[in-house]
Amino acid sequence: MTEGRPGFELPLLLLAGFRALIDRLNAELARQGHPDVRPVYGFAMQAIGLDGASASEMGRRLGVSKQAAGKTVDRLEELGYAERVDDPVDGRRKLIRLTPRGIDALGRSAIIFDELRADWAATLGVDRLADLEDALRTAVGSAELRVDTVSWFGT
Amino acid sequence: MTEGRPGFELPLLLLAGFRALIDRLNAELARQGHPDVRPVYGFAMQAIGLDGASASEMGRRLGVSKQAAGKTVDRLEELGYAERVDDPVDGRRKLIRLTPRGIDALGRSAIIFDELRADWAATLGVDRLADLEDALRTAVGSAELRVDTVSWFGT
DNA sequence: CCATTTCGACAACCACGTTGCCTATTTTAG
DNA sequence: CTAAAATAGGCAACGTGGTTGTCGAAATGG
Repeated sequence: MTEGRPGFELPLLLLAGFRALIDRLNAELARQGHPDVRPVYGFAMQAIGLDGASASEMGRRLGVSKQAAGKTVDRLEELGYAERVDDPVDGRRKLIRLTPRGIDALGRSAIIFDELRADWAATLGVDRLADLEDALRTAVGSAELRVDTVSWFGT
Repeated sequence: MTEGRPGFELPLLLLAGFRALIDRLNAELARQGHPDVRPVYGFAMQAIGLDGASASEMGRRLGVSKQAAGKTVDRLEELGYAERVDDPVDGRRKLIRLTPRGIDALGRSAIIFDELRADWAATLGVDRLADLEDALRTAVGSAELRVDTVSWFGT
C-alpha cells in the first residue's frame, strides 16, 4: 500500500474507456446510416444473433426478464432492425430475427470495433494493448462478460 | 489489421472490469453497514463532496439536468446520506451537504477502492497495473470522466 | 389424459432521466 | 437605482427500461 495512486481512478478509467469506445461506435454507426442504434440496441441485436432467438432466450442472454426483452424487441421492430416470426415448430414461441437492416448494423459494428481497436493499438502499441486486454482478462477472472448493464447500474 | 483479436472484446473487458470493481465495492459497503448505496448514489455523493454543493452544481458535475440531480438528492435525503440547507448567502440556493452517514460511506468507499486496487496489483503486478492505468489514460485522452452513465447508456 | 412447464403478452408499478414552465432571487447593464 | 437578464430550485408531464404478477395458449412428461 505504498502506492501513491488512489484506487478510485481505476474504475473511472475503465468506464471512460468503455464510454469512449461506445460513443465512437455510435457516432460512426450514425454516420453510416444507423442514427437510431443506441448502446442497448446494439447489445440486444448481439443477443439475437444471426440465427435469431426467442424473447425468453434473449432475456436470459442479456440477464433481464423476458418482459424487458420483449419491450426491447418492440423498439427494434419499430426501428426496422428486427422482426417477429411465428415458430413453425413451437406454437408458443415467436422467433425474433434480425432484418437485413439489423444484420447490416451488426456487421458494421463489428468492423467499427475492429477499427477502434486498431486505433488504440496505433496509440498504445500493439503489445501494450494486448497486455492491457490480457491483464483485464486476468483481473476480471471468470466473471462473465454480462451485458445487463443498464439495470445493474441503476438498481 | 493482421491482428487476430476481435475488436468487440475490448469494450466488454473494460465494462467487465468496471462492473467487477463496482460490484465488489457495493458488496463491501453493504457488509459495512451501507446496504442501500447504489452505484449511482456513490457517484452522486462524490459529486457533493465534503464541501457540499448546490443541486445545479451537482447536475453539472454529473452531466445531468438540475432536475435529475434534485431527484437524486431526494433519494439521498430519504436514505439519510445528505441534507438540504438554506444557503445563507444566496437565497435561491439550497446547499446540499453530506450527513455524517454520507461522509462515512464516502470514506469507506475510498478505502475499499484502494483495497480493490491493491488486489489488482497483487494479481497483475504493480507495474502492470500502473501501465494499464497509464494506457487507459492515454487512450481515452482528454475525455472527461463523466458519470452520467445510466442515461447515456439508455438514451 | 392430465399436471406441469414454458412462452409471450398485458397491466401496474418503479427508477432515472428528459423538457418545459413557474416563482423567487441575484446579477448585470444602462 | 432600476429594469432586464440570468440563475436556482421545484413542479408537472412524459419517455424509456427495468421489475412482478397474472393470464391463456401450447408443449411436455408422468
